Amino acid sequence: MDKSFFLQDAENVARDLLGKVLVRKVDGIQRKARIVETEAYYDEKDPASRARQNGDLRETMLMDAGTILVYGCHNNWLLNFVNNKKGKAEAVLIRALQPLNFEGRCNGPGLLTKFMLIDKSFHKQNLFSNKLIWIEEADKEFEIKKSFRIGVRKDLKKKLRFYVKDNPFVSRNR
DNA sequence: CGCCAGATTGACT
DNA sequence: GTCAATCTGGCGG
Repeated sequence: MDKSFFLQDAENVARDLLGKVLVRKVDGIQRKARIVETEAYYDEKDPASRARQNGDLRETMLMDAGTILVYGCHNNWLLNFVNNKKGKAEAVLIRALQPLNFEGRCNGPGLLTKFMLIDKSFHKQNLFSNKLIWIEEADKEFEIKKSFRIGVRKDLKKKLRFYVKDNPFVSRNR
């Protein structure tokens, strides 16, 4: 993974992140999981985005592409990656993972951080040259579906949720 | 400092 | 399907 990947629009990053493998090293052992569901979040124009507020989250969304953003919501840590060029507050939320070499339900944004042991300590860290968490390329032999985002009170008119078609590890839709 | 919304989850009628 | 537990971050609702 190089930084240029994250220097594009959130929608493209969210879509292209599908199928890639998230690796988290815990006690010297790598936990690998395939990204199967993501959502794109934009700047102040996006009613559901934390970039609307003038706080640490907006500041973080303005940091370098590839910066890890972790924020707490209802007692859960949610994992995001900052993307696009400086001056644009955008991020992609990781909503579901398919565990490849371990057991654990990762079919939800709060669940995957629990089983991948990701917490606020990763906030503002960089995804590159990181010894504890990184992303690896993988085959992309699947069909991509999109829908409106899940759980947001006010969504945009555009479909910004992307997921792997017919994958059982995608989060449950309510 | 207190209040409240929220990109959630799990339990329950 | 409904509902409440639980906590972080932003704001003075």
